[in-house]
Amino acid sequence: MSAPLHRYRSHTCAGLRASDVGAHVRLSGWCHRIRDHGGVLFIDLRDHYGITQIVVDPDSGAFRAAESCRSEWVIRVDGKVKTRPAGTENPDLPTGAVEVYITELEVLGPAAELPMPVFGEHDYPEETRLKYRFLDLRREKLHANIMKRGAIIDSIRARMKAQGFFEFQTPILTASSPEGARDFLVPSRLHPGKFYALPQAPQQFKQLVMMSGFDRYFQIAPCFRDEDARADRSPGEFYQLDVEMSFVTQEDVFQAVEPVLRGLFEEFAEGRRVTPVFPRIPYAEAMLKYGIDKPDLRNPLELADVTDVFAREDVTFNAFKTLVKHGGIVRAIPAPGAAAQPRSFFDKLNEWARGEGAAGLGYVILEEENGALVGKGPIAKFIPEAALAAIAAAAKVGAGDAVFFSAGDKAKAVALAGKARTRIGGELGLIDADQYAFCWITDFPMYEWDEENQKIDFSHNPFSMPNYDMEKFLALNPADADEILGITAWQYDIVCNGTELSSGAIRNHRPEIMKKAFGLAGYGEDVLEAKFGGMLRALSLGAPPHGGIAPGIDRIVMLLCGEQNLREVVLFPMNQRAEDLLMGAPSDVTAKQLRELHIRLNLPE
RNA sequence: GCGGGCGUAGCUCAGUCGGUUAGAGUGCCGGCCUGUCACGCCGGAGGUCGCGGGUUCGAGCCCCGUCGCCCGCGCCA
Repeated sequence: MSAPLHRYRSHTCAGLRASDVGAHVRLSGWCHRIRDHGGVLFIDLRDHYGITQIVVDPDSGAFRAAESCRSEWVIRVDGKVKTRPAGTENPDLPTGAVEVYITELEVLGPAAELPMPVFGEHDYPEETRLKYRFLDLRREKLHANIMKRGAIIDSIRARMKAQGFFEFQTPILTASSPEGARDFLVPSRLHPGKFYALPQAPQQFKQLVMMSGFDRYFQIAPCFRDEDARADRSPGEFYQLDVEMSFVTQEDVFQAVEPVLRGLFEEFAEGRRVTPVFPRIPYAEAMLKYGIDKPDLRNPLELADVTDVFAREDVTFNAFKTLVKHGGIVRAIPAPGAAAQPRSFFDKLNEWARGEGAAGLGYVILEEENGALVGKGPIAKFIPEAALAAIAAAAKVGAGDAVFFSAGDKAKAVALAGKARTRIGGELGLIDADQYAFCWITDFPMYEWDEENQKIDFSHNPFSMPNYDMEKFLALNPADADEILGITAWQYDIVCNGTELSSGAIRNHRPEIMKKAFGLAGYGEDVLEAKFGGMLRALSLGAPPHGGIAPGIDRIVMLLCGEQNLREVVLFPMNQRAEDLLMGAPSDVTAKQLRELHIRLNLPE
């Protein structure tokens, strides 16, 4: 006689094979699907690992119990493994060669009528899915995504450690910081009227780790930002692979991080191609060629500036000429092969551009007539042959192609051109979905013009080191606005398939340069001292040159799972309005709790 | 805060030009069925058409307002 069975199971629901035939086994799991034929009844029993078919017939003592089972009841069964009758094997199941004839059935956890079935692939409303997240998580795809997430994080940890990085934990309750996103605040009981903030990122802490003499830091770090959600931006909280290194140049950071991401993506890409060497594209070039600082390089189209062409004497298209005369620009978007497209193709794009707030999207269709390149379309008559040739050369198009134009003030025309590039590439089927196309975007501007406050401000991270001669930097006067706005920083992004995966920088580790950098953005030393006193002290007492980066874990998992929404790769996500429908957060608290925190509510009417 | 889409049975949806008792599939309940794996067949229950107001002889449908969810803009060093 064999040893007594475990209270709940001898095998998982994925464990049984033909070699187990004859064994007496015990399984526990959920009733995935029940098929009652009156005389014989089948239950697909499911657990985390898989599905096993349970069979019961009227001769079995378990028959009556099995008849009463319903979807998603949790049961334990005892029975004997048998080979399935010839012709009834299920090749779709790893356990499909066998089935378990049960003699006993115990209901461990009955289930009421389900608001959402677990069986099947159907889509259900977000609200239902979030409120009953535990049901959704039992379903195959979400369950697999979450497991994949875990495997990805394991792989990241292993890869980082293999590169000599150490994992650290930094505080969750910290100080509010003046710049950046809105903070989540936590009231202090011991200090009436004062607040902790949840970290938007462990930015200052990881720099302090470097100044504390540790050399290579990483952390799977929770980050908290009280900003509104997007499909690819969770409300409230998300995770970053936070990285920082000492005694490094930008090149060293690239050499450390690029292999980790490439290896990670190759491991989980399931056959899709991964960029072998990430191209490096300066910000200014990205804006010119792609109209955006996070280009999707799966799209082969490249924009071109044709402002000069429309300024020419022989070009008489006054709509554009007027814009150019007033400082506007014109960008060309090539549309290879589009001459063969029906009129509706061009009308639809024009319509779309109007929806984007533009006046429209001009275009010229290029054809060959008697060996010469001629333009067709509404505005072609304003563009003589020589000018057309200049446009064709710039946009790298020829007969059989078309070229679209985005015109207007620089920022808007560039942005529209970038969106049009994405749209046209998609419409023409030019985007190869079977790859992960990475690039580095480098040389971001250090400062930008703040229209709202009519002043110079940091365009990204105020802790980045300017890429500029330091003597000259220290000598800059805030009045040198043009010069200052032209300064780039040692600041870089990693972009994959048009998604910004991470942002990083070589840090400003020199207090006098830090003071100057803040001064140029209009912040006095008193502000710097008050808000970043700890940092400043550390910088003043022997700070190593250092830099790092912070790829977004959720977005990486999203890309690797092929999902369009972060909620598909997060265990317990919040909805668009930052509510947790399962746990009921945010919630009211008691008057006693508020009293202890010295807080009186002042609610909007 | 703003714009768009959606809201009809537990769930997914249909519902014509404003016209009789608001339908289908699925799930649920009951019956039948000994080889299914989306089992099949028969029957049944199940509805504040998101909510409020208006127009009309008559509103799921038209108008106004409002609420909720999603997507986007703003925001996101």
